Amino acid sequence: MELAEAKQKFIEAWGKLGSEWGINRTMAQVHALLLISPEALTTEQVMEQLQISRGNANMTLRDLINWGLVEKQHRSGERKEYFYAEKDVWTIARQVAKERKRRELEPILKLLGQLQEVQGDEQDPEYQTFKTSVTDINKLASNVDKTLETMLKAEENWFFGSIFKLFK
Amino acid sequence: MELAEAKQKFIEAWGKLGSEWGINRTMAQVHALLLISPEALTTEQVMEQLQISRGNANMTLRDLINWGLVEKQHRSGERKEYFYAEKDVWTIARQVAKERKRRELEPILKLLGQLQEVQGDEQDPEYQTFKTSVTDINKLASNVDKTLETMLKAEENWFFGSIFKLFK
DNA sequence: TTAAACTTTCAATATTTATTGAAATATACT
DNA sequence: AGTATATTTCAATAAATATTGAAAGTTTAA
Repeated sequence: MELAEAKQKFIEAWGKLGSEWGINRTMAQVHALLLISPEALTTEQVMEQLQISRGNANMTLRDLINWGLVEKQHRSGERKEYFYAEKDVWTIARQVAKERKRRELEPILKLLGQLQEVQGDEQDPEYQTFKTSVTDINKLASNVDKTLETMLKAEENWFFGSIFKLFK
Repeated sequence: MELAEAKQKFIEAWGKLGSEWGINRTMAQVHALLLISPEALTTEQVMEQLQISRGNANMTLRDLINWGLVEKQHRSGERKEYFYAEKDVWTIARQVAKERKRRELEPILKLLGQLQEVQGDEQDPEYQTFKTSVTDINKLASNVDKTLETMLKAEENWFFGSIFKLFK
């Protein structure tokens, strides 16, 4: 397979995967494009390569920066802004995990905690089943949360840090 | 908080969470409803409780069955079909992991393998970066795949099976 | 201070995805 | 074999989501 074709397929697949996991397809594609670019790209280059509008490119790049996956670069003597993607996949994975934990896991944990305090008749099967389900989900979610927390702190920890490097 | 209100909030939150992870909101809501129902429900009951159409209820219930999260029950002397959701959260998590692995992870692994064989000039930075990124992602994805594989086989294994019970 | 270069915003529009509902099909009982 | 009951299908429609593009805003330098 030629490089140009391979790039195209990679960008498409990354976009599809993103959309299956609730991430805007274009955002995933822009990320893919930057990931396989040795140098930082300008908004113009992103627009041209993915055939998207200026507004879309601008918003998508900002989102990627908010996700901590892309950084702005400025070059002396130039007005244009350049965008560069973090290339280390483990760092990317950690970053995504961190954001999704914050945006989604933590709010649901908070709600589950509240729902566990529901009042009702202990003899009522409706009440029993509700409470059991909520409690069980809460336990699982708390475990996931704790595990992620450990993972995210791993980099600061010499022992786990060295273990995770084996995955790279 | 009253049971009725708590149920409502749980169903809404589950739907929202689902949609953030690429799962049809209604499907997640129907799943939530069945999860907190002690008894199996009919299509009619699902339609009424969530205010959705018959067609939608039917398709969504079929999807949930295909995901292995819900089973049809039939009761002797009755024509209607009843739907019951698996209640064990660990089994649910395993089932979701299994399906997403099969539907999404495996296809992308296959593609990544192909993309790694891209032809090009070893001196070309474009080529180098592409190849490095694809190889790294492939490694991470393979590790995730192997880890999931182990997790999914755990139930068949007395030792891990008993460990996982600790999470409940 | 003016103007060119570049970035951001957001209402309008397009695209994608989900839902409806009625007709077609299937099932079981008399 | 007829009929009432239940389920499935899917074209039409609605709703949600993403994208455009042009105007407004910002920055830099002469």
